[in-house]
Amino acid sequence: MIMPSRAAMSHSQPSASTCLHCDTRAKAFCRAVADESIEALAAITTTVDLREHTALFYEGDDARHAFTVKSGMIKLFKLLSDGRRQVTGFLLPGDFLGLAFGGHYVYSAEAVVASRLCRFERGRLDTLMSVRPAIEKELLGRATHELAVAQDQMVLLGRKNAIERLASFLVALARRSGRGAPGELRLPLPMGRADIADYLGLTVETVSRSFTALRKAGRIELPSSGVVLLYRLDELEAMAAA
Amino acid sequence: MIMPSRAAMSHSQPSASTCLHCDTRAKAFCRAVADESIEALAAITTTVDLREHTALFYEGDDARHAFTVKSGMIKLFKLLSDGRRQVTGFLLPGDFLGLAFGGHYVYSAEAVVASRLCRFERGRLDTLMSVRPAIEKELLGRATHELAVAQDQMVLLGRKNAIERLASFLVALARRSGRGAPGELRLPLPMGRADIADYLGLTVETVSRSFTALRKAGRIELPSSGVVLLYRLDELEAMAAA
DNA sequence: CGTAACGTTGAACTGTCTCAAGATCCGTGG
DNA sequence: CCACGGATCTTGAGACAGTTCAACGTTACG
Repeated sequence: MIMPSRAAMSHSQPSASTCLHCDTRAKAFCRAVADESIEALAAITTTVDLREHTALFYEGDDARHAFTVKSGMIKLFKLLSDGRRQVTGFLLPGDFLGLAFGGHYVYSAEAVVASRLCRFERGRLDTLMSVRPAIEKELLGRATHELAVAQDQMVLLGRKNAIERLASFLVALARRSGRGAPGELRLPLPMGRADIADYLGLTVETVSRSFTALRKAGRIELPSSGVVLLYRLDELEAMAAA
Repeated sequence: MIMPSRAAMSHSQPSASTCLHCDTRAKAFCRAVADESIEALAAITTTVDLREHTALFYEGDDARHAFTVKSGMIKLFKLLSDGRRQVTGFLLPGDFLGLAFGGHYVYSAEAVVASRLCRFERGRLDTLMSVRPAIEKELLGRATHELAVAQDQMVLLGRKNAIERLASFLVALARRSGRGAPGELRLPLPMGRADIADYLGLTVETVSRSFTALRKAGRIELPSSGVVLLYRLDELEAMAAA
């Protein structure tokens, strides 16, 4: 395994109006802050750029910051001491990360593709939250939603077979990517088979075989690496064993 | 499967000082409310008693209430359409439940043993939270902790073998039950094998075989139903593949 | 004391993993 | 632009952990 470097990361201070015209604000927790007070948020925001396959932080690191994904894709994962890995989530623009317990991150975070994030120092964010409880309410709502998603993933990992897992994964991705098209659907699939396998609790070989099975069943096409076409989302949903 | 009855539930209004002298307050979110204002919480609190194996609510029900466990044990679970079941958690006194999305509960909740809970109407709790942001902060902290626990469970379900799963489960129970005794540890284990199996993503047979394996390895004893003795918690932790 | 639910054990089966070999993709340098 | 080499993905064959099916033991309760 290639250990990603933390150095492949660049920081920068934002311009004064960073948050006001940010195009992911509507999707991020930042929407809890009104235009009038958005400067207070911008004041504690730094931008972080991550190259593909580089780490944002590792499980156990001091949790000094929290983040919002602005562009790209971030994967979260945990490792067992012998190297077994579980990917616990793929984050898209608007998603919040930085879950900590006892001052330490409880998972590692790595860029799947080149990504840009907003970074907030925890102490300052806590201070801002005390002044603006709407932020706290927003974060509670997001944590609640994440908890519901986590429970769906437990069902997947505990009770679904390989094809159901892959179908569930593709359907969930399609939903999050926001297209509501009923017919064909072109989805970016930037993560490798190993990441998908570690997310679904399978091996790369089983993931590959399941892709082939879905392809032979006429539900998907893999025209080129990094892309998947979905046909009949309703049929895929049925295969996901909701 | 026996469908538990919702009727086996009794409600009662609290006396004025319900919350002030409640012995689980220190462990529950209620600790975020100071003595001076605890009456406001007591005013919106109702007590619910549940008999063994009866349901508190089902996934999909209108989420009109949230709850705190006062005594007993509650299990949370989700069902697939064909009956496969995943238990997503066992709740002990002090734990909060009532996770909802879009106005509906996202899981079912049933009493493992006779239990008592505090019930809060959601609208009133939301109102109280607006007045007392400390409650919101407390709930955010709890949700965050639950999220960390959920991720550990994903690692368990996605990457651990049967014995590691059972060892992890027993160690986590021991930690939550609070005894820090290093030697022998007597744990109540009130849930049946089927519940444990559905929590660990296994079958009852595999759970039973894993109990036997741990017993033969000298790490546990099963003196009577509903109880487990743990020997060498450190050894069990090693077997849990943290 | 009888009976039904629950738990354990055994034996055969199967879905997924492991190990191994090709095929394909992609960046690099000639 | 093409040839090379490494990484990634796919496919195959055999192994194995956990499931399924079945029998037996144990516990709890009317």
